[in-house]
Amino acid sequence: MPSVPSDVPALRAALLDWYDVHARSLVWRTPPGVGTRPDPYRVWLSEVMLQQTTTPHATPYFLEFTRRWPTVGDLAAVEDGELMAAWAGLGYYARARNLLACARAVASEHDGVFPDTEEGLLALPGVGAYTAAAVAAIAFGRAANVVDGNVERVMARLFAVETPVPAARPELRRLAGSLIRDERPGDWAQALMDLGATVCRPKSPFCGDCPITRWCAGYASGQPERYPLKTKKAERPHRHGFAWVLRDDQGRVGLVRRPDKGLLGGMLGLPTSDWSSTPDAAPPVPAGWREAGAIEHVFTHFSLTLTVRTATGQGEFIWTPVEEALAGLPTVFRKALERGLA
DNA sequence: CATCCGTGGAG
DNA sequence: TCTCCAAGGAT
Repeated sequence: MPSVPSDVPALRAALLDWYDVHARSLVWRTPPGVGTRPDPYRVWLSEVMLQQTTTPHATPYFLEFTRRWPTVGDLAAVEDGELMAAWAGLGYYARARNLLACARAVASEHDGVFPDTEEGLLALPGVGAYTAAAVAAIAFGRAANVVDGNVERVMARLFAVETPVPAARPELRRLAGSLIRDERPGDWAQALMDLGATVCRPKSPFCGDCPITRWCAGYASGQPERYPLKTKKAERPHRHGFAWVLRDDQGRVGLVRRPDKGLLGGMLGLPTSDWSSTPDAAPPVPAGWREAGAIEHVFTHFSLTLTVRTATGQGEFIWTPVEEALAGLPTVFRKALERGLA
């Protein structure tokens, strides 16, 4: 069982000093050390967008969202379909539904003011342990234990944890908690995450640039990149199905609203067959359907071949201008629609 | 604790 | 081409 170094204050000072110089400049961030705290709305929005999402991918969405909806009250007033279309392409669409539910809860049940405690934040839709701690620390200066994938990796290396993830998660959380102090909680959390993102990277870490190697058991072992150990993950199955691109004579395409639960929940989509290896499937309406090729797409837990068929016709669909559809569809349907138009 | 839930970039 | 995986949450 790894033990915490006796001079935690020196370790903390070394990392915070490093952060003062090397903090990444991100659009939702305020500079380190400054007394002024960032707007909780912007912190929350950025944290939700960054869940399992890279900084470059989330950045343009954050800029667009804050431009269109500068306050949580503005966001709460948005219509569901408009919000889902704005989120299109960012993935994990349950986040968008929860984002709206959360904004509406804050607006109606908290007078438009975010709760300033972890407990209060945790009760909000789409806010889990990580996001609650991050908002509490960064926006409200609470000494919360902010543990994301970066922090887990840094702790696994710092303490040379031999237990593989996910089993090691409770221990990694405990180790991270042992380094928490009342001083600069938001900067501490972001310093750990910046270190993990830019220096203590998953592959080929830059230990030569790291401010805390003198305390790092992984560095001392000579193989820091070995941590965190991982259990092998199951392989991804392959599925295939059909997507139908039905157009009218006004440049519109027939779409459907997907159910809130499940894959791509709440998003607009093309009419499709089910995706369980159907040899063939009946189209949504009779028409002169033509083959338009196929597209490949990879989801988190399966890959998909979607055969595209096109026709002109009518029916009970959400008829949407093609340009609007291309902008508001999840990527798999955008690719299928582009195939159908080609 | 396991599974489900997207996407795109890096190596 | 292929594997990994990024500021996770809900069930």
